[in-house]
Amino acid sequence: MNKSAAPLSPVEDRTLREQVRRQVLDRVLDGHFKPGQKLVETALSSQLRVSRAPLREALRELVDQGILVSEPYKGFRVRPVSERDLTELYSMRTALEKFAFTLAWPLRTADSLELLGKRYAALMAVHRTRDQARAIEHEIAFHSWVYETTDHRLLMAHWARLSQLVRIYMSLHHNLHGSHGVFGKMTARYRELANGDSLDAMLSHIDEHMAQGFDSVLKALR
Amino acid sequence: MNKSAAPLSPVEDRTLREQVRRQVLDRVLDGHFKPGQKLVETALSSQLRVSRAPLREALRELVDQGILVSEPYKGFRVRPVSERDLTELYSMRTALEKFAFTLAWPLRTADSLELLGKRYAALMAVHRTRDQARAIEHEIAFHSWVYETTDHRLLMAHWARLSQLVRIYMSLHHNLHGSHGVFGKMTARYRELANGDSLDAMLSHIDEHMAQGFDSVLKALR
DNA sequence: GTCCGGAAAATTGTCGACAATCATACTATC
DNA sequence: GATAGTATGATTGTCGACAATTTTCCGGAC
Repeated sequence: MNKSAAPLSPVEDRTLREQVRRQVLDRVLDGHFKPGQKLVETALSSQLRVSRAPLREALRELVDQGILVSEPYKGFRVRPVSERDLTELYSMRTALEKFAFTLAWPLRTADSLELLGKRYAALMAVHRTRDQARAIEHEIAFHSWVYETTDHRLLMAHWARLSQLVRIYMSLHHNLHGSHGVFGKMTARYRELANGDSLDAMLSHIDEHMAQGFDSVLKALR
Repeated sequence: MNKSAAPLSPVEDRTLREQVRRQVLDRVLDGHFKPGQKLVETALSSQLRVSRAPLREALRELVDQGILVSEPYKGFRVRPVSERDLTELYSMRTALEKFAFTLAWPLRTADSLELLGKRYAALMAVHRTRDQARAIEHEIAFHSWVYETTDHRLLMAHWARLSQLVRIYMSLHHNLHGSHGVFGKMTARYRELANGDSLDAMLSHIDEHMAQGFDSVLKALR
């Protein structure tokens, strides 16, 4: 990720498989396909006007990304949610994000911190509009900043996986419980500390930050 | 993972796709398919006596597991290796394994530590036989112990991904450079500390342990 | 009423053929 | 000689049909 977000769009979705993958993923993330729900190939393929070959490849990609699960001769289902999975997700997030900050700490520049500021502003702006779907995207983008700053492709790949799950639980939270609560203070502090001098303070804030996020989603889940 | 490794074999490889996946993966891990090498679908499908549909699904799974890479209309290639990727792999390994030990520390039992001892013994035994392929498997199994001990499925899933890459680089190391060097002392210390009382000592040993492993592979790579 | 087969329907797994795209070799032009 | 354009072959992407397996439904025994 460079300063200019999209210098020359890489021409995505050249194949049906990629288009299908995107559409199914969106349906899962926005809660239209609910956790545990069965996805029947013939039904999907006729809805999408696509044969089963690219559809199956797309679904299999989503399986490996943790969005779906599959069993031989049983088909695909949206990954079910559970308290345990949520717990694991947030403990993993905490560990990875602390690691990311440790790496990113000496790599912060005025430019990159400005980018974080912009994402923070955008997040706050969209929060006020009550558009929860976009708010989730901005929340993810805000937290993605530190991973991008590390310039660590493998770490970013693992975060990409995790962030999909985060999206699922957040949209679940939104669909069940409505608003996101008063995250404003926490997020402001997160940004402050990211601009500051104390890595230790940042790391312990992440513990708090994640714990609060976890609590919020957990309550909605019950 | 329970104490008995295979109580009632889960009947794997029921589909052609899974068999194909396994075979291609083995060929990559043992170095028969080399990094960067193109995998032509028609050739593979005729060799394996399988149509392209299950073959492509299997290959796509391997893409999402980081073993292969693919581009639309360009096909599949074995993921190329690079110094940068190796660096990232070991920094990631270090972070994840330290996290795993932090979680696993209070969960260690006499039984589980005995299991670690057994894996250590097996690793040392196979090392003496000079059977490098098996040695790699035992090395992975030895390090998997801490992840299994955490009982953290998401963490285990991420380790499963990482460990595939570790396998690739280790087999590369083996094919290029022969033996694995004098890892004996380091591994013995690793096991000692895992049995001990100081988590901090364990964590800082992991830093050393990984640094040495990284150096060893890096030298072979050049 | 419940539980146990067993056919019928629905669904997933696999195949072979065709379409779209890319790679290569060759020619024409400057 | 270098470069652009073009035809040709090789390779990937997609489709529709068939085989293998699972799920559903129904009748019968107890």
